[in-house]
Amino acid sequence: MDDGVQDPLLQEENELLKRRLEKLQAWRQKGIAPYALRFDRTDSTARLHERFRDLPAGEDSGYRTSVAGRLMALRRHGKATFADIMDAEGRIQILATLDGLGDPRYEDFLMLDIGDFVGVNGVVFRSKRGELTVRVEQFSLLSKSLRPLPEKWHGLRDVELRLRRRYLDLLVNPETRERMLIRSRVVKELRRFLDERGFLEVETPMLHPIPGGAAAKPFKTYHNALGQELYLRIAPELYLKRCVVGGLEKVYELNRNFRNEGISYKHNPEFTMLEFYWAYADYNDLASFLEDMLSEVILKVKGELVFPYQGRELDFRPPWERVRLLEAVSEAVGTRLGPDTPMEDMVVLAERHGVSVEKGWGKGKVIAELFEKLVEPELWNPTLVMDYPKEVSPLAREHRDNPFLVERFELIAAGRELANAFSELIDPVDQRERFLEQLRMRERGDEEAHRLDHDFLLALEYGMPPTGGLGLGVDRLVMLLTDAHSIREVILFPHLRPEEV
RNA sequence: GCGCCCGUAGCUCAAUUUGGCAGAGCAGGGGACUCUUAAUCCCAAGGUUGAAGGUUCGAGUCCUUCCGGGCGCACCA
Repeated sequence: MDDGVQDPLLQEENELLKRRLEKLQAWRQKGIAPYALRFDRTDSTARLHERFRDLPAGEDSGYRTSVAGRLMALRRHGKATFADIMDAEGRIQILATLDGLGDPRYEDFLMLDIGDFVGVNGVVFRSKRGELTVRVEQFSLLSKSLRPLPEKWHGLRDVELRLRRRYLDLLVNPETRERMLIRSRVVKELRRFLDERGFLEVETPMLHPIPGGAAAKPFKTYHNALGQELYLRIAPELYLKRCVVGGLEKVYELNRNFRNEGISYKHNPEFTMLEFYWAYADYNDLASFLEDMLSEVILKVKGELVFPYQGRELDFRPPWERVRLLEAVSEAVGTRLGPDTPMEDMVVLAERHGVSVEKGWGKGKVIAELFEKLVEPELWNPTLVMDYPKEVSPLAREHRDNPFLVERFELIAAGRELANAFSELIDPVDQRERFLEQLRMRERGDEEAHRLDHDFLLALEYGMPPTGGLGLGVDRLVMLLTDAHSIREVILFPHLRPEEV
């Protein structure tokens, strides 16, 4: 070991690590491979608990099982040792005794550390104290653990450690595991709902030459061979619409979007969106579809539509409340607002409510800002906010009754946006004009204004059927269903700054 | 990006108010113990107090800068 190349693990001072490395060697010296290839299990821990639920205390089942898992606790009593092993579904107690294992093997058993993976064969019984237990007749070390697990009683509390070493968080904090299971079920149920209704899941590019479909700052990257700048997508919208042009009448994509913006309890740089497009439907169809979809998914996942979130009750029972954005904002400011309201009045009103109007903003933008500032945070139970200003919705179709507005709604719950939907703008001439307007906003310095996408316009020019499209923030939905305050709690590996200095 | 708060043993926390020997539980080591389950009992060990600098006879504690995190605001979904 003094020839220059040294195992960095051995360099570490930590006493606990050293001891375990020594044990690793001791296993090898005994001729036991500390990292096994495989193990035949007959049962999971949950299956055993289920099967022997009624076995009385002190009784032997006569059933010989083989289970495997991670050693989570050790209670040594001299010539008998209790231990708990944990698998994906739960834990079970095992009992190793000198009588049962014989002299050298019992000594081996005592060499196990908490954290090691073991496979165990033996008969299932219920202990005098009523704990279902496997009496160890044979065991194998399946994988040696070299580092101590977090504290058995308090678990891992430190938020930074929980996020940086999420595997430990998952191991010792059942709430974390439960959140991730719920997330998985939500995603599965969303897909199932759409699949059952004839929607086709598609995968569109993550690398976009022109980032489009949303107002957001993109991440920039570079393709070496092509010498081309590319952007991580901020939304799949424009590609999904191309699919509809191509005759895929019902499509969806459930995957990541990337936005180069601030990180907060509601924002991660990469987040999961469901977007679907439905030919021949308008935003009214989407609103009832969304009600059906979410109430079914929530019911399947949580078993109820009324549940607590951050100490308050959330009621997702349909029909959800519907308000018109103009009316909600008008009520909030105490003055009837609309396209006829003079801009000067609107500026005064906005400033009075803490919204500073920037150059280039039109009436629609001011109203949208007022909504976000005054109304959105106050909406607790799910509310469909209908009819947004055209100015802030360059991809949505003009409202059938009001040219100042578009046929767009957002679903707001717990004071935040959950979903955004509209009757899609399918008129290529109108779309081109809207893009040009966005371009003028970009030139005035609005970094988040949409960019002109000629290829997308080309697709529209071939003809796109009337279509309704909807985007749903999956992370945010999961936050509500898992009572998570922060988006980081529902993302396995949220973005953190690098640890090393 | 700005403001406030936090960082002590592998983990969970004391000691910071008012500067005066850095302590416990769990985990780990040695010993006792064949139905325990946060096992119990005895013994010993474990620290660059996030990093660097400063004030002071003396700094975990006070000051400055930096790193990381949390919360709030701003931006956004």
